[in-house]
Amino acid sequence: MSGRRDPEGRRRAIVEAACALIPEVGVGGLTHRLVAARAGVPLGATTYYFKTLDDLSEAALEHIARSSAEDLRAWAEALRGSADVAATVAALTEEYLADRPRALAEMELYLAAVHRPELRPLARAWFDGLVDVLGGHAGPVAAKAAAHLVDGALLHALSNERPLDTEGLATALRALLRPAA
Amino acid sequence: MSGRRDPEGRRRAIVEAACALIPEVGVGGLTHRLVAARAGVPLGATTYYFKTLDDLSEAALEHIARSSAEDLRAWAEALRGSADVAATVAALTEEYLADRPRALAEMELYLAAVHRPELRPLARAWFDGLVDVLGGHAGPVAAKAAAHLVDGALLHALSNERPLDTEGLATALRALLRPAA
DNA sequence: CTCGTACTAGTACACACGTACAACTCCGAG
DNA sequence: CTCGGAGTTGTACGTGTGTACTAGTACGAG
Repeated sequence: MSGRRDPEGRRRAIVEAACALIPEVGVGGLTHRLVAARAGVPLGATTYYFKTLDDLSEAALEHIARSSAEDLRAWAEALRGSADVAATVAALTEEYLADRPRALAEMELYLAAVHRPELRPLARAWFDGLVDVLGGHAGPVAAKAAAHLVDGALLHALSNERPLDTEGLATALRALLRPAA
Repeated sequence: MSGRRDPEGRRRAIVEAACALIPEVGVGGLTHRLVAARAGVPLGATTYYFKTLDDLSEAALEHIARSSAEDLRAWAEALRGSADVAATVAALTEEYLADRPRALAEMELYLAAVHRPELRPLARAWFDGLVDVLGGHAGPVAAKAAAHLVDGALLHALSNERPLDTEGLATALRALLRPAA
């Protein structure tokens, strides 16, 4: 696989450790030492690959945002062949929530973006992508509203550590996506 | 007003300083020294009134949650005499967002509750109250969905520092609250 | 008046932090 | 082979942290 020397692998290991840590301790709770320990590298390694702690957290959040946005490809495909768009979106949301840490990290990203404008594009990636996907099956206003609804449902499911009410979400999405207006 | 001694006033000043600080630095960024400086009291005062930093942040978050929940009384009243419930809720949401720091603090509360279960009742106060208020004008499923929608819209408005799309929100709420289904 | 208790205020301590850095090791270009 | 730069590692430094603690102050009960 890799000899003792493997800069790229090391960088990735550090980023992945940070990604795993963010849902546990929050973006603000991230620490060079914490990440280094989790990644199994000495302290010096994290400061070598990332000049500053903000750089490190940004790299991790970018990784997370990319991962979430990539999921949306599967959403688009599932919706293409779906008879009941609302039910499918609800089911996909439930699936998305199954990877709780990543969903949590996405929420952390939203809040981190409030005080770090450079993170806003990352924070918008998931939402904009979702609106895009939904836009194929509803008007722009309904798509945006549906995305808000999904994120609101996710937020509360995460915050209360409760399973998603998939049926209720589907019902609501059906109402939102109804062509009438 | 108050002589040099005023324990209750001091406690309140500390809590209010913490409330003002949370939207700025986040719950995790709160510090005894930061709060003390903002409140204009010596460091010893914050540790005297709150045995631990978590106690302090919890008191602040409780204050915020109470303040938000109290707003809902006005929501209920405004809705009682409203012909267009959806538009009224959208307008009230916009109003709520006008106090950006408090809305932000509420979101901080949501995320803080993830890792501090003792905060969950506080985090649920706003949401449950909102569902309650909306429940007077729609079925329970629609009310919950509408509350999710409102919170999702708030989250993104806060995260992107953008004004609320009040009209779009009203349209979506109208679709959600339609009695059909 | 007087005395104990609630409160005040400043300081101290041990610790974790971000970052800087110097010494060391490896490896590929010449 | 040699040598320079990239990668590695442990340590050091200054700062800020939560919390504990001591000494002092005001004030209401007796």
